[in-house]
Amino acid sequence: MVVWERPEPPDRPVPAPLNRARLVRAAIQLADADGLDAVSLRKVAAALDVGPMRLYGYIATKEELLDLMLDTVYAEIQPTGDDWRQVLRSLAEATRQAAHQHEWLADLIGGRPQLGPNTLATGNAVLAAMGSVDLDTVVPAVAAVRAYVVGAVRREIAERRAERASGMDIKQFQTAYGPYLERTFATGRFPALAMAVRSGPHLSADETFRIGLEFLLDGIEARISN
Amino acid sequence: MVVWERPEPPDRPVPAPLNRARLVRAAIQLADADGLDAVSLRKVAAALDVGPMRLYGYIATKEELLDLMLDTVYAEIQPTGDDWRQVLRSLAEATRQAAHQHEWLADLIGGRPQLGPNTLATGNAVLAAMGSVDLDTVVPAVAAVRAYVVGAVRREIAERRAERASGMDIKQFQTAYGPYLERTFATGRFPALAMAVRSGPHLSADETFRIGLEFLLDGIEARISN
DNA sequence: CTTCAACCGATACGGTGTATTGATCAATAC
DNA sequence: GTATTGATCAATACACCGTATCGGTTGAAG
Repeated sequence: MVVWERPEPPDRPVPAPLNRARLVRAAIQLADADGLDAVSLRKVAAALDVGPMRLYGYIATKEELLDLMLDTVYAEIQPTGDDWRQVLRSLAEATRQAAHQHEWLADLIGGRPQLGPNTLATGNAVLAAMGSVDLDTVVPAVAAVRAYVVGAVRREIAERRAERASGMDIKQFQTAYGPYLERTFATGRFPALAMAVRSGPHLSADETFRIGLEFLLDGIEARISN
Repeated sequence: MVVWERPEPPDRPVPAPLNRARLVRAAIQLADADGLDAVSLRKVAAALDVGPMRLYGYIATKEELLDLMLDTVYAEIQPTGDDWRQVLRSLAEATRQAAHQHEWLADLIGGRPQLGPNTLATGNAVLAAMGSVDLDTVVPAVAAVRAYVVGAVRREIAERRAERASGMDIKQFQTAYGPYLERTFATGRFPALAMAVRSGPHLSADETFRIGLEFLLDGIEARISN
């Protein structure tokens, strides 16, 4: 049947015009809420009230969207400090903090070359703030700190997820995996490991991260001083 | 139509009975050949000449298969050495070498808690070989080296893939991304970065990895000596 | 007014992980 | 010896994915 008079559509608020930024923001919101697996082009499109294919006007591929998400988060990472050591430390801490706010960052970070503007800006700021230290030391030092941060953040987030997955009320990793690990250690196959777990230090995530970072910074400092 | 006489099947060689090890080996072969994305339960099953659902008799979920793959590779990582420094260094180098043989390792490593027998055995061997250094130092030191290795390996493999993707004949990263980076640097927005790329050291992957590792080991040594 | 081009939404395709169903076959109960 | 149950395993089915393709709509150009 033909509708002769189409009622004027209730002037729903004109949606802000779609663009890359809005697209990426929607994807980040989804990832923050439900993890990276929840970021499908269909869901992002639905969140924007748009057909899935519309997105291909702004990105060529899903991987590009992931790159854009990563670079967007990098805008939050702004190292500060007066000497090179403070700068590298703040780079590490800021990256870690970003990963706390966006856990999915742990899945992406370090996994592909990052050449987005914000990432480059961060790298530029770090290098600019490193002062007069010679490049032969600065370049590998920055690379090393980045590598450390990537690995440390990944491990920390992985543990956090494991804790959460094994009952949200259980607080300690040891408690979460206790039964399995206790059984395994009871076999006596891993004496040194069992000893370390049982009588080693019980470090918080903060302490573990910072101690490792200071190790690395100490090593860099030794090179710089000579 | 009924087939009254079914010809004796040509005695094709009885396939070895399926088990977890064979399953995981098949998955690793697929991943080695075509990357982690090529590891689908259907393809693994096909490689084993079996229906996809058969696999669920040996694994509960695809994630479990990935964990098993990772732990299997960890069997190749056997640190050696006489003092703690050699041990940590060989742990790092062995992990890196494993990632060279199985590039997909870069995608998985550090991404989830590793509690498989081979991984635990590696950890145990490291701790056992660390000698008399006190646990308060040893535990974070091992954690820091692991974190560094995870990040360094990820970056290295990511770069390697980028090189390969941008024309297999092009050798250098700078050449591969040259045009884009040159254009970007020409804007003058990232002077410090541009300077570092242009007049900084051009380190090989080996050198970058080792220099960063020695930074870290130096820092640990300083703590141990005091 | 016609024609063409660009756009854009819907449909479609080949894949994924896995739940469910249905068939086959061995072991047990009568 | 037959019937029944229970376990095993392959096939089908489902919901979802990324994205290629296509068909209709619309705005611009002649």
